[in-house]
This record gives sequence, structure tokens and C-alpha cells, in this order.
Amino acid sequence: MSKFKEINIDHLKLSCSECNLRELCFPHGMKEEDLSNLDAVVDQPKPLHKNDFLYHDGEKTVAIYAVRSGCVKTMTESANGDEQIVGFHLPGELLGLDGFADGSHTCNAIALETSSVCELPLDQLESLCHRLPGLQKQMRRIMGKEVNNDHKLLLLLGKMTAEERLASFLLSLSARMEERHWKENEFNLTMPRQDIANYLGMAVETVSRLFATFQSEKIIDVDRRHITILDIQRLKTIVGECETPK
Amino acid sequence: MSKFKEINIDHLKLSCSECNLRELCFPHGMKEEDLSNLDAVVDQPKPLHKNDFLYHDGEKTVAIYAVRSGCVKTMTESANGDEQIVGFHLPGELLGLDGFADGSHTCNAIALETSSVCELPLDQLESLCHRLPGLQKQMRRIMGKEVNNDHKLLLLLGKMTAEERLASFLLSLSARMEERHWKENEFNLTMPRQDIANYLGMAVETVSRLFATFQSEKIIDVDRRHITILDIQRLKTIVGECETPK
DNA sequence: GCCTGTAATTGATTTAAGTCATGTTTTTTT
DNA sequence: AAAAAAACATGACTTAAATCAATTACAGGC
Repeated sequence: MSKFKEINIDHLKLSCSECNLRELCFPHGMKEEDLSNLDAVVDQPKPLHKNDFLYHDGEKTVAIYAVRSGCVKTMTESANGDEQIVGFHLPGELLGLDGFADGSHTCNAIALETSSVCELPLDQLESLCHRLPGLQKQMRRIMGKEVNNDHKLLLLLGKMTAEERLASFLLSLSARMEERHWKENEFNLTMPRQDIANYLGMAVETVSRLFATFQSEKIIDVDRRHITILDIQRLKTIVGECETPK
Repeated sequence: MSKFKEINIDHLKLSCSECNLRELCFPHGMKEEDLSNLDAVVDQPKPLHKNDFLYHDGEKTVAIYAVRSGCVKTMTESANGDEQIVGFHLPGELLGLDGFADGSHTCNAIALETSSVCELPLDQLESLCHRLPGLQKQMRRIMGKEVNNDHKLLLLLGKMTAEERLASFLLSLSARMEERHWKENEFNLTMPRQDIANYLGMAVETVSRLFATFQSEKIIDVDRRHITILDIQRLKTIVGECETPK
């Protein structure tokens, strides 16, 4: 035996039951004793580097994915080459449902920074859902969430002004930071201005200008990609949420 | 016994296996012998009148629905009262997935004209999916389709001009008419201009003007709600699809 | 049949946000 | 460390589509 301990890298795989994202991810609402079944099929491929594709538009759907660390964007492509970002996926959030309609993906999924994902292979999902009714229910919940998310974005693109859109974007990020028990009023944007603009259906210049405006109005502090929310209530007022009366 | 035949209205229920929409609807891809199981749980409530709600935002999700006849729109509501139509559902198309995330609907579903729907109760869906793997797969397919649909609409709202949007809308309707073996170049709009405008994220006046423009360019013929597509290729060119070379 | 309210059209004007142009800062490459 | 390339910011100008305003055309109710 060598004087160094042998390291079995299989042990580096983090089990779902030990994962601090479990309440946001696949395991949500599942019984503790069922999680080992889930663990057995969940794969953790090697991390993606910035700009790596998790999957391509048109590629056969082999799995659904959960972000473990980093951030992954999904974007649809139109016939004439236009691209629309449809989601930024934070740790604990799922992606890959776009490949369920006819067995191949209709989006590109690209890492915005070094990111790791968990992979739930489709063929195993089928049988697993059969054994664990909790997972089947969770799958429906996940899909419903995706649909609701898209609907919110449709409302944003269809009805909101540029100012409202950016405020809404910041609030969404803030809420998701809080969900992860991270600072909800101080975080780094993982995406360039160009991606924010694309996602929100506006020009980069408009994003820049609005950040400047929000900053000058002391609503937020912007330092490059570092955002500090100074007055969250103002943001909420902008998007038109009713102030919760004290 | 009376001299008139007694009519058992239960017989008026059309079974899935006899339904001419079966290839677009729940039964798609299911084995013939499994359809009787589906029939047993599918309910057909009495028809909706124009402007009737199939379900309300916030209401508990009890079923998913398939349109049998007529047309049903779904719309999300924002905190400040803005509404965004997220779909017009034709016969054979499904709705209700917006209620899967947390067990209550996040949309209003409203009949645009007298419409009938089939209802698949959620509690029965669960056990039925367990018995029929085909249905479970079909459920995933349906949800994937919904997601892809929403993504297309996001691209439309985020990246297209008003002209491209309306052309895209007409093409989508036309394609869905064809899918149902109805005339693909001549159909009636079931929705008012206001709803088209809302759905496409623009003002009613813009819809009116664009219809007039398309008409004057002999791309379509508009008579109130009656649309005749005269030059489908022009529409495709407008939305930027590559012409299929002969 | 004739009202009456809703739906749709059409024109004039305004505006939010896009485009174009240029400069600055930051990051990456050599 | 310098050079090149992204990424970001800001100003000037333009424009697509919204808003405002005024008719016109239906469709449903009596």
C-alpha cells in the first residue's frame, strides 16, 4: 500500500440527499428513503467551461439537467438566424424540457461561466417515475414551473416598458438569490449586457442607459457586473407591484 | 314503452377512439387497446358559451383539458392588472398545464366562442399514467410542445417587427388549419382584433393597419374576421423563412 | 325593422426605444 | 507589458409603433 491514501473519485459525486440544493431541485417533495433511488441514476458529468454547450438545438434529447454550480443560458434560434435567450438557469434550476416534444432539443444550452450540472438520463427517468410516484409528481411540478416562467416572460416582453423589464429582471434575480440563501441585495451578473438585452428584448445601449439611470436614482449600485440593490421597494414600484402596506 | 325511442344521453359522449382529433390530442401515439382506459376517465362537461371561463387564475387545478370544438384563449395577469394572452387553443389542443407548478392555475382560460372541451381529471391521470406508459410519454410530449410553443412566442415578442409578428400569426393559424384537415388558406378568426393585438404585443390600430397593408399587397384578403391567404410564400418571406427551392 | 353599443378602420401626432457613431474601460492574448 | 479584442457607456439622431382622435361598420337586443 502506498503511503498516500488512494482517492476513489466516485466518492466525489455528491448525493442528492446531501446536496444543499435539494429543496429546489429534483428531490423537492420526495421521501428521504426514495432519494437513494434517485442518486443511483443521476450522473455528474465533468464541468462545463465558459461558452461550452450543454446541448445543441436539434440534438437528440438524452437527459434532463439540473445546474449544480455556475449558470447556464438557454436560447432558441429562428429560421433567419435570430436568437432569443429564454432562460438563465441558476444552481438548483432545471433545463432540457425543450427536448420533450419530439425527442430532440429546440434550444441551445450554453454555460455562462464554469458550471457543473447533474444529469438525469431519460431512459432511466421513465422507469424511475414508475417506481417513485413522488418523482412523477415532481416532474409535473417542474414542467408547470417552466410554463409559468415562460408566461411571466411573455408578459414582460408583451406588455412592459424597458424600464419595467430591467427592474423585473433584477427582482427576479434577487428573489432567486434569496431562495438559495445567498445575499439577495448584492450579487454578480454572470451574463454580459448583450445577453441581458437579448433576454429582455431590447438593445444593449438601452440596458446600459437604464443601469446608469437606476444608479443615479440610487435604486441600485452598479460596478461592472457587480450589482447592489439599494432600494428594492422602488424596483417593485416600477414593475407595478402593490406595496405591501405595513 | 313510448312510441318515441328513449335517448340515453350518455351515448352522446364521443369516445377517444372514435374522435377525429385523436391524432392531435391525448390519444396520440397510444395503443388502440389502451384508449378504452382513457375513455373511461375522460369527462365531457357541458359546452362553454362565448366568454365563459373554463378556469380562473388562482383556482385549484383539478384537470387538464382538450378543446373539442370552438376556441379557448389563455391569459396571464400581472400584479398591476396587465393581461397577456399566451395562447389560442384550437380543437385537439390541450390546456391547463399552467396549474401544475403548485396545484392552482396561473392563467384564465376563456372561450372565444361556443366551445366544448374534454376533461382529464388530475387524480385519475396519476393512476392512469401508472397503468399506461404510453400516456406518461404522451404527457411529456404535450408539455414539451407547450414549452416549445412558448419559446416561439418569446422569439416573436422579443425579436420580430409588428409585420413579422402578424405574418407569423397567420402562418401558425394556417398550419394548424392544415393539421386539422381544414382549409389552410381560408378560415375565420375566432378572436377580435384586440386579442390578436394583445397576443402579439402590439396596439389594435397596428393590427388593423397591417391587415390593410397585407390586403393592398394582395398577400391576404380580409373580410372582417374572414381571412383568405392569397400568397403564403410572401408571408413566409416576411417572417424570414428560407424559400424552399424548387 | 331600427336603435345602440361594440368592434374596426383610418389619419395625425408623439414618443420610447432603436440605430449609428464614437470613446472608454476591461480583459485576453501574445 | 504592450497590443488587440471584447465589453460597456454616452451622445446625437431616427424610426417603428404607440397614442390620441375621429369616423365608420357591424351585430345583437328590443
